[in-house]
Amino acid sequence: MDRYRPAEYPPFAVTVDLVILTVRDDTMRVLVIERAGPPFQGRWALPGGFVRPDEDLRQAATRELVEETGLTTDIHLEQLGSYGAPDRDPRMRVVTVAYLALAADLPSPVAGTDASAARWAPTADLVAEPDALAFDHREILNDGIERARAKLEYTPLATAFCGPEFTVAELRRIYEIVWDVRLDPRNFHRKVTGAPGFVEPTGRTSTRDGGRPAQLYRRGPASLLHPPMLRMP
Amino acid sequence: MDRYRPAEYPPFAVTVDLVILTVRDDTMRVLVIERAGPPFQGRWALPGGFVRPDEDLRQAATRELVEETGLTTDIHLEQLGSYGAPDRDPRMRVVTVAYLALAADLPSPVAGTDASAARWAPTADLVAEPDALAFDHREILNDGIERARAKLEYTPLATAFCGPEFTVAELRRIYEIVWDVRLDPRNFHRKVTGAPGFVEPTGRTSTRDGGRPAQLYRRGPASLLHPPMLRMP
DNA sequence: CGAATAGTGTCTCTTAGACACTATGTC
DNA sequence: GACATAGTGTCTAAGAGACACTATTCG
Repeated sequence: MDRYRPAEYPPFAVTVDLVILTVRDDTMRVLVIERAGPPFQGRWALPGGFVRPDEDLRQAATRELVEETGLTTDIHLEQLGSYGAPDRDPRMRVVTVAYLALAADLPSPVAGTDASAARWAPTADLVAEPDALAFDHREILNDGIERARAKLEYTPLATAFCGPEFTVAELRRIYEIVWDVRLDPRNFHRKVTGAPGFVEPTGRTSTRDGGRPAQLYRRGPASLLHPPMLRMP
Repeated sequence: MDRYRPAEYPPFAVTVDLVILTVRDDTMRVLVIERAGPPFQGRWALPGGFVRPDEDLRQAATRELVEETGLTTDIHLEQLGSYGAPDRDPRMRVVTVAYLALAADLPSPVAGTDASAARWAPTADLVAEPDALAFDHREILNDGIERARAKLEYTPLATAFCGPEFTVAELRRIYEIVWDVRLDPRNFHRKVTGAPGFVEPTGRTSTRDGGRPAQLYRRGPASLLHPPMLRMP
């Protein structure tokens, strides 16, 4: 049997869905959009849409990301996985390619979201409530959260949740919120500044929190963390 | 804009492709099939095929895996990623969901491969020759190899390359071949037997190599390795 | 016996984690 | 001055890597 027989392949719809995570108000949050029509009318869903005929998958994800957040820079985007259960959309056969995006707390409250209601929902709320999200989006969200948690261990991706300049304490808060643990500020500081290429000092200082001003850092050139940060003791 | 408008979604074909890795003759190998017709006639390609209308993605991958190898047990299978460049298939728009399988050296020389020529090709050969594989399969293969290498570090997946019972030396050879490094047999032994849940002694011994008989082990219950094996010193 | 492979013990160096201490700002 | 946060030093325990040594088979 030929693997590709153009005349008789079963047609699918292909979409991209986005798990856009950020940390705001000491909470990990995800961008969700209220569904305007059935199915799952009124339920929250991950932003997404069809892949266009001339688009690569990543292009489609990037386009949706820009449409939903209005931002294009400093947003980490990676493929998360594909979901294609035959009944995941009651109307037709849809395979969705999920992407994971990590963003700094966005100043504008979700610009350009073509008329739909959108909000940064705490991930804990959506995960705790099995029917909070439409389709299989709870499963996708769970996978995205787990991916993000894992990647903080061995990559410098925590910086993707921060602005262009940040203090060590702000970076530590990211870890503490995403992992839901407490980290020793002193050991964390030693480790972050000691890991080659993780962060680079800018020379400037910040005094956001009332104590001694903290050095400001920007993300370094490393793409892997050696040694990794550990969440399990 | 409604995200799903059934009447006017762009139709895609969706396939699964398999990166089936094994270790045979001290070489990491991948199962490839010779393409019978155009495009890329005569070229090697990863095994794969269409997702059927009523099938989940993983089901489709499992079905293809059984069709190609004849085996169904003791084969690790995980989703690798999706590939959907608009021109990746010259005939039509195809999105493929790649799966990675890790198998022990199979005794039968690729059973049930519906008439196509199939072989276990050394991965090094295929990676070195940019045009050895059809479509974007070289990229998929590269991603699969990198995934396998990474997973050996922090999971007990190396055992997936072994039979149901194996010696510590055999397990070490897996690491050495997949990572292309030399490992100290004594430190490796201490580490493997010390990591909780990695391997369990069966009580039996083996004398395959002419020296002192080695203890036989089977894979343990752990799904994560703590502490991980390290390939970078 | 020697050759070959299996497995253990010991030493050193690095690092995680705990935590005392100093530094520099605001009130 | 008190207080808060930033940052450094020091100790201990655990693990990685190097490598000497013992154990058990085959020929």
